[in-house]
Amino acid sequence: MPSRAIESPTVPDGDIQLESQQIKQAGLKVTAPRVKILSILENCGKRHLSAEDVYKELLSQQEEIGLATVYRVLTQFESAGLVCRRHFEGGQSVFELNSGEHHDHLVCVKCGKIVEFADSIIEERQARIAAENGFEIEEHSLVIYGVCSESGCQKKA
Amino acid sequence: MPSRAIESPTVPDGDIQLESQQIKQAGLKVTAPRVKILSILENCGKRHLSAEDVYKELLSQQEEIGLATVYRVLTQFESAGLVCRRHFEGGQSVFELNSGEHHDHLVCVKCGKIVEFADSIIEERQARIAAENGFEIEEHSLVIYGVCSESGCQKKA
DNA sequence: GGAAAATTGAGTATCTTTCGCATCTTGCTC
DNA sequence: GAGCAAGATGCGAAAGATACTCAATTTTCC
Repeated sequence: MPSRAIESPTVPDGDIQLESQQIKQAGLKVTAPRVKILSILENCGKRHLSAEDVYKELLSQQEEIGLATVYRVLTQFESAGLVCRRHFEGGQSVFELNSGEHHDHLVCVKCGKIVEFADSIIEERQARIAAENGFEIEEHSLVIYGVCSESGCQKKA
Repeated sequence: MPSRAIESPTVPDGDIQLESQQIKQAGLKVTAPRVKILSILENCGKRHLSAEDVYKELLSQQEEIGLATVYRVLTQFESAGLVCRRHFEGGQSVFELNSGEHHDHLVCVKCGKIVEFADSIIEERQARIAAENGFEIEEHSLVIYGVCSESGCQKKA
């Protein structure tokens, strides 16, 4: 069965100790904004957040962290391999914790629901196609846009 | 059909007759900017152009067409099915004439070269994955980023 | 506890794309 | 062809996302 769903890990409550550890291991100084942002990524319940989402969450928690810092920190986390940045259609990028395993996405164009999946057959075909064209793959992005099974989404517009 | 043209003698590329036809069939009024832009998409040599690329090409041809119009026209062409808009990484979207057949892209991260490909196995897997997750596919986007075989690109940075 | 180096916040800048609106064209009619 | 309403254009301004500048603050290391 080459195709399997990847479920979001059920994250435990924020653990400053743990988050500081991860940040340190990533080679970054442990600062309040970084710990806080990582904690939100781990515990807010959603796996895919835009910088704006993170910022709003911070505001709702009375945190005094600027939007510029959110962008900076997310970019640093990306460079450090802690998070992955995705560019779905619709303007802004979304960030998700790096699960370590590559996967692609199914996005509902109605409700925005996101399902992750990995498929070895597709991966293999991609590798072959790249090779046939003399390309050395660096990364790839596969996003399937559609309508999910929610009744509200199925409704014809 | 002696096709003596009454129009001015200064239209270097394209066939105004033909482009006007396409625009009309798309349900749009035939205007100079639209004809000119379609002509550029058809004759400029590159298959993938950003709005900015089109605008620069217009400027180089001494055409007095505003950037806002370029965006508007491209968006209308997209709605009309004449062109497809792609969102590769790196900010701006690129437009290509709608060839009628779906295909995906290989993009060289060094030189920007773009290779199109279609793979029925991948398509089929995507359909299956969407179905397994209760999604009704609307469209999808698969882009493989890598380094092409050009010697300049192969060079390690 | 202190100094050097890194980080932050706030505002500004930039890039891409869209909007508002007065003016000009197109397509259709007579 | 001339007249007209609907639609299109140009330009500047606006918007949305993200990056940069820089002074002030915080972290790390000793």
